[in-house]
Amino acid sequence: MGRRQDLIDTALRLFYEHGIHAIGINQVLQESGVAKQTLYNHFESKDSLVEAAVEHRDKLFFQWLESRMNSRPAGREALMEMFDAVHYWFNNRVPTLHCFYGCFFINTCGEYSDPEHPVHKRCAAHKTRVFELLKRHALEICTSETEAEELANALFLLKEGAIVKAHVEGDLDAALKAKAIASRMISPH
Amino acid sequence: MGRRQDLIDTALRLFYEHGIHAIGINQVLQESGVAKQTLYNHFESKDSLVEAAVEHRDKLFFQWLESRMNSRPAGREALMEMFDAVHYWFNNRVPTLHCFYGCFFINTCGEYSDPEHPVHKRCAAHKTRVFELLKRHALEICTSETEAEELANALFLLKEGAIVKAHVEGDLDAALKAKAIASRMISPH
DNA sequence: CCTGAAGTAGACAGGTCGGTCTACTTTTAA
DNA sequence: TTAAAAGTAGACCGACCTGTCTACTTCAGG
Repeated sequence: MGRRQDLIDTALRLFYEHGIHAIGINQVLQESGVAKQTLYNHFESKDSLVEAAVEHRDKLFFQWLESRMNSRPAGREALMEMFDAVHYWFNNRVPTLHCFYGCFFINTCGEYSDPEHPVHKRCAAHKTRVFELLKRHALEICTSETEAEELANALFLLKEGAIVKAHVEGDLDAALKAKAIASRMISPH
Repeated sequence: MGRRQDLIDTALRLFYEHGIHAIGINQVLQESGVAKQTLYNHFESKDSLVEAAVEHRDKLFFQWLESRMNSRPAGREALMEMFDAVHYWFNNRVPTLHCFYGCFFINTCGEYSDPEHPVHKRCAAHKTRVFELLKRHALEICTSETEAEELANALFLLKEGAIVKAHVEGDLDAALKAKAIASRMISPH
């Protein structure tokens, strides 16, 4: 699988569970079984390993979400599927995403608050990407671009809110409640 | 104002901007101008200073939000006022809350993911408190407890989502967009 | 077989971490 | 006035931090 990927996998797992500044390089090395010099052959600093971990999480998460949504008819059903997907995630039924500790990108922005920092920017880019995915499906059931944008935005906020509620308050049904609200918004009759 | 409060104020400011694990005790001491022994006379460890900072933020934030909502008639208007209030916050018009770096409680849970950790519990308690505030006002305009709970939950998710979007993506109008959605939900006709 | 790339193991450097300790000064209150 | 309480300054501890360096091993390709 390659040492580089071993490092990214281990770093991501530890960063996600404990936060980035709480995890030292030495711990990543020990748990991945990789030598220190090898790390610095692949990455020029801890920060660049962090960037790689964020990028990897982006890929993992987006591909997972997109494929779940694509398994349903485009539009309303795919959008509703998103809430079922994150419900699985909250309840640790998605091994790919590890145990649920909230959103890695939100958590990471809490540690890199400067919006100009490359790590923060990558997190923002992830969220924007997810938003565009929602918008694409919203366009299937809306009569105008503006309306689609507003719908996608509403669903996006509900989803983010559910992630926060699930993590901070431990509400494992947060996704289902958000889905019920979303459902009323899409077919309000 | 007392050394203890100086320490809490400085710690909170630094923790909020940079995250908790990124800030050392020595930096808090230097910026507050307090001696190290004084810190350890008032707090038994860094962790207990962290707890005090979270508690202080809870007090600051809740009192601010509650007083803004109470400045409007109970029920619908107070609930809408919440979104105006956080809009001010996002745009750095609330000096009490410092510059906007997202939600301190969400960020902190990203660093203390164990739900049994006292710091995580305090963050959860804050969110629950805010939810109860919303529910109190929702009861004014709902015909049943269940309906009020659902409305409060929907508004809560929109608010949390807006905080995340404002911080991660730098969307300074997130609160106004959330307000527009909320407005349609409360009077859907 | 040999060479060179990639990896390992671990010492090392300079700095910071949380936390303790001592010695001195300031403040407060009886 | 005086004695206790509270605060200051800073040395010190062992642990850990990121990052560099050296010396040794593994292994694939020509």
